[in-house]
Amino acid sequence: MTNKGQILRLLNYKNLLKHLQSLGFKKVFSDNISDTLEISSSLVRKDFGNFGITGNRKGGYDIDSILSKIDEILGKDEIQRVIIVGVGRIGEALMSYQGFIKEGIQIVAGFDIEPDKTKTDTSVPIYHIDKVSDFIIENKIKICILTVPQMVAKHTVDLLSASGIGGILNFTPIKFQSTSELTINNINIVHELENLIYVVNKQKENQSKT
Amino acid sequence: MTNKGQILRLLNYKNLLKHLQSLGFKKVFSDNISDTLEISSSLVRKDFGNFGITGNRKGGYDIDSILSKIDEILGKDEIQRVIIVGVGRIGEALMSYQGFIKEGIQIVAGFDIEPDKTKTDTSVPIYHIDKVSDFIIENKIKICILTVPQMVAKHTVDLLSASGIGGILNFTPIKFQSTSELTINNINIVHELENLIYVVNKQKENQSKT
DNA sequence: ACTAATATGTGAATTTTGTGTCATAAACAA
DNA sequence: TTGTTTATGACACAAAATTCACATATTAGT
Repeated sequence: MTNKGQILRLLNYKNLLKHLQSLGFKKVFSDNISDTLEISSSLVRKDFGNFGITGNRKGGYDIDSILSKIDEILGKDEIQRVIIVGVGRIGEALMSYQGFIKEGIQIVAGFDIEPDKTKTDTSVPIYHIDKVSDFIIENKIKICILTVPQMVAKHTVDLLSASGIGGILNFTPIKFQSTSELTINNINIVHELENLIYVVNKQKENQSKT
Repeated sequence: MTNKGQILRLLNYKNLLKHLQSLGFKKVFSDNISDTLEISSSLVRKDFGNFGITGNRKGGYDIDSILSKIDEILGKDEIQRVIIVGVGRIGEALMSYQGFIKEGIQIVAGFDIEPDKTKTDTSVPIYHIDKVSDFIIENKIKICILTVPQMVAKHTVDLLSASGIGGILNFTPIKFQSTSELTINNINIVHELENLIYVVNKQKENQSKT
């Protein structure tokens, strides 16, 4: 019933609705949303229907109630504690990224193999990778951001998996498969860029044909 | 004919094939690829077919020729010059990211509004944002990575668009739509993480139901 | 040379995802 | 109250993406 892109769309709805809310709007129509996101209004209504979000015929949808419903769907009642494994440049950048906290996501610790990177006097402590397994178990961590070098990626995933983690957001270039126990979502920045380059070059070719 | 995920799959094929090549393999069968990537072998064959990659019945595909064909498809004959706009933590991390160069992508400059961030004595120079428009035009830059703060995202996209850039890889939380002139691919890290959290929590629920 | 084995290539079938259509409920006006 | 408008919600339809199924080419063994 709920398909792949639906949650990502729901998050887009949320962003837009929060914006409209901040502008003082109280209600919204499916085609207000569909127009700005460039999808069909029936898809918006279908998504809402699938998640049990209802509106009033002629009256549209109440922004406040959609937003609280979305938060409920996403389980925003409790703060999600996330760890970052691999405190290189990208790991470091994500560790201090301000965008997480207002979505109820808290980076609670970083882990790295370099002993001189470990420090516990900062707002987010960085521990040695040896301690990650105990930390996950003791703190019941379910989600991890993986930003280690490619060389140690597989080994690290195995370690995290053995520690019983539930989900990994993987920024390494190695593509990992999910299992029933462990969901791994891969973000390959180089591939995203290569894909963009392909599309842009293709587009240019087609334009010059005209 | 060529569909949305196809190029990203092609890049996955490339990674896998390079790995197999490094292990000394000369040829590969569609189900070798499909097994490791957990897709169907017919999809692999169909992708290959769509891109004009042919194999030998019974004999499989020749790894060397697939790889050179893929590079040809991706236009890897020339180095792609890319700029980064917004040298905050993420921009900085991407600027020194080692993964780009071996895929023929070169980060040629960074741009930021902070005057004390500008420096030209480094391997990749950082200029003031005022100079981005001229730089794009003079150097015929087609692709940009956008890592500015949310507040100035829209304004910056307008600026880049007016300078005639062809593609933006957008890391800001604002979702932008592509036009026929300008392709914008959005990577929303917070959304990716929220999506993962949703899936993992859902999974846990379903497991406890059993 | 003949036969058996096997992996490709491709059209058909299926699944997945998104859109159009329209009856109906709600709101408003007269 | 009655009529008119209008946006939802449900479902049929369409499009896109993926898998199935199998004829065909190619190789290897006897």
